[in-house]
Amino acid sequence: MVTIAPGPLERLRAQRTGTSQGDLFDPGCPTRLVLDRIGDKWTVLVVLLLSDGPMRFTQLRGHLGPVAPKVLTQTLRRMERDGLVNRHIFAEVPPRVDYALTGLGHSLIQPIAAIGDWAEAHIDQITTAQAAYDTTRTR
Amino acid sequence: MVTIAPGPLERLRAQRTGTSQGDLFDPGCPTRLVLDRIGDKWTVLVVLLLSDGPMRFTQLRGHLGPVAPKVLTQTLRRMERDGLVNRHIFAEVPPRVDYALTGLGHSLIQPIAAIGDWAEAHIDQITTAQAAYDTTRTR
DNA sequence: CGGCATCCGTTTTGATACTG
DNA sequence: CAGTATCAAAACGGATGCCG
Repeated sequence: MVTIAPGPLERLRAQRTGTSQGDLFDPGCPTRLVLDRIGDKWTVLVVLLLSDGPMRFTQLRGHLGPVAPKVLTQTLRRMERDGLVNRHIFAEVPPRVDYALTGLGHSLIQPIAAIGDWAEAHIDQITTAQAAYDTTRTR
Repeated sequence: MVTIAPGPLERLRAQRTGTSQGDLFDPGCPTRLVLDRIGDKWTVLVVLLLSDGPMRFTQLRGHLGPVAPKVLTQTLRRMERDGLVNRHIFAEVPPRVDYALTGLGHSLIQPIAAIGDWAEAHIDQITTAQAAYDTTRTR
């Protein structure tokens, strides 16, 4: 994808037949940007964790495990900037901040699930292929 | 997702109610592995470029643009190892190597397209959100 | 509790030059 | 043409310590 403005594959095809590759490289390309988010280590997990309700910073850390606060903050800030989550600050004595998916954030669950389903369905083929490849390379 | 073996969200939910986070962190988790591939800079592009036919190394470079040969080779080797592409070597005078999607590679197009479609459909909301966020942060 | 600042190690990506 | 080898830069994730 990368680019894919008018339509996923059709657009790509159009680019390939053209002289250059369109925004295929434009780092600001929509799809590239989305891919970058999905590719990072925690965003997808956060989306799924928040999929059925808001959570506090510490709760997220608890479920994510070994993630440094700095990194989680970066992830959440980026997601907030992208409009995927909302940050609710409660003026309480022990500070409290809730993170919740926005409508946009919720809509991301579907495509993410598609990737998850694919992974789930084909992981065996992948590991088998890897094993086979490694065998031929080693000997 | 990460993990998501029995079913995307249901599985995640099960983990959250449990004591720990299951394979949520296991780097070898199927979904995590797939996400890593999709998250890298060129794999998705290669899948799409090969979606309607084999291509040679140089052709791919031409369409991808500013990618160092070393990097493209790494990408293609990894994809080959994962069983996403096949490498066909022709014993010709000017060396020729064709890369083609395997059945597994083709099946990846669908989920990737789902992400692409989502990006395409929501990019405006994202950029708008970013602009709004940046504005509030700057002033 | 939430999270910013700083420093650091690893991984990823790239530029360049050279070869079967 | 299709890489490989080497070197360098950068992005990313993480550890630690301090603060409102």
